[in-house]
Amino acid sequence: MSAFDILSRHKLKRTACREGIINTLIDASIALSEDEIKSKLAAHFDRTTLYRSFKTLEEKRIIHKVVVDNLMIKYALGDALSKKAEHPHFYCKRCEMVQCLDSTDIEVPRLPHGYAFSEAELIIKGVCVNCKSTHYNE
Amino acid sequence: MSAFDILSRHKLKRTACREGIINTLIDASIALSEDEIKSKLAAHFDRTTLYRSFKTLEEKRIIHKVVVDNLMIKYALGDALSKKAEHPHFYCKRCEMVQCLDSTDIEVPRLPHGYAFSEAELIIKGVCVNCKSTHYNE
DNA sequence: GTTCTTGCAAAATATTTGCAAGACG
DNA sequence: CGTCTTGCAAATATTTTGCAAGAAC
Repeated sequence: MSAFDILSRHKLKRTACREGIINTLIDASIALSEDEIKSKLAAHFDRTTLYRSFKTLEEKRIIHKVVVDNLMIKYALGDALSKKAEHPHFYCKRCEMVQCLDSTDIEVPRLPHGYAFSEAELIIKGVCVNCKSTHYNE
Repeated sequence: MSAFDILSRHKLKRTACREGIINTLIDASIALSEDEIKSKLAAHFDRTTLYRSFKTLEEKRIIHKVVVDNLMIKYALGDALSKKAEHPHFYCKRCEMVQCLDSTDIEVPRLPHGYAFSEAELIIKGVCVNCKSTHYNE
């Protein structure tokens, strides 16, 4: 499904910024930060526009946000696009890569009595295979 | 163990701000935001001082930070103080309460081949027992 | 008395909002 | 053409840094 289809299906106007974001994320197999996305877009867009585009796309669940420690924000395609709604994310402490582990479920622990569950967010931190094979000493 | 003991054990100077933060968190059974902690402290402290105190206490693992969606930051006592190192957190979507689920473990999913695990963060969102019993319609 | 911490001011950074111009459909 | 989106400017908010005064040990 093309960015065009995705946008029209959600009754959003097809603008260069939105299309660019979606296409960039489709190409990438990992989650990307605002800067990473920005640098891959053909045209320059104001930061305000990017903020608003991310917000709109997130509300439609076309993308989803991954926050690592309040420091790093990355985006990936959302569950409006065949992605599993809830999945863990992996964060590599060496290269800062963020990846959706979307073939896995999140195990929800038992909650205190009377508590109701609605959603879960799980971030696994570690070292990805690329970084591991380079044998850094840290 | 008193705030005094905790600080001296970690070779930190015993200052009113640090003691106040630790005592506030010992009294509270839940995680508290900067504002919530500030309002419970006897004296007024500059925001810079609070930032620096949180940072220092976090580095010594006397407290730990819980970040909900990049929007809300709360603090709770850390694993230098008998708390389990890794535990899930519960976030109530009605009252915004954050609580450590420190009698529970985090189930780590299987990672892609060659990936190394180091830490995990799990936030469960839902409705706490207090809010649930008030039968809001949302 | 030496070292670490605080408060203030200021810089740096991040995010939100209003509004006129322009693009989309 | 009516509505939504963009870019710019400006208002807010957040976080960091330098430095002199003060507190801890």
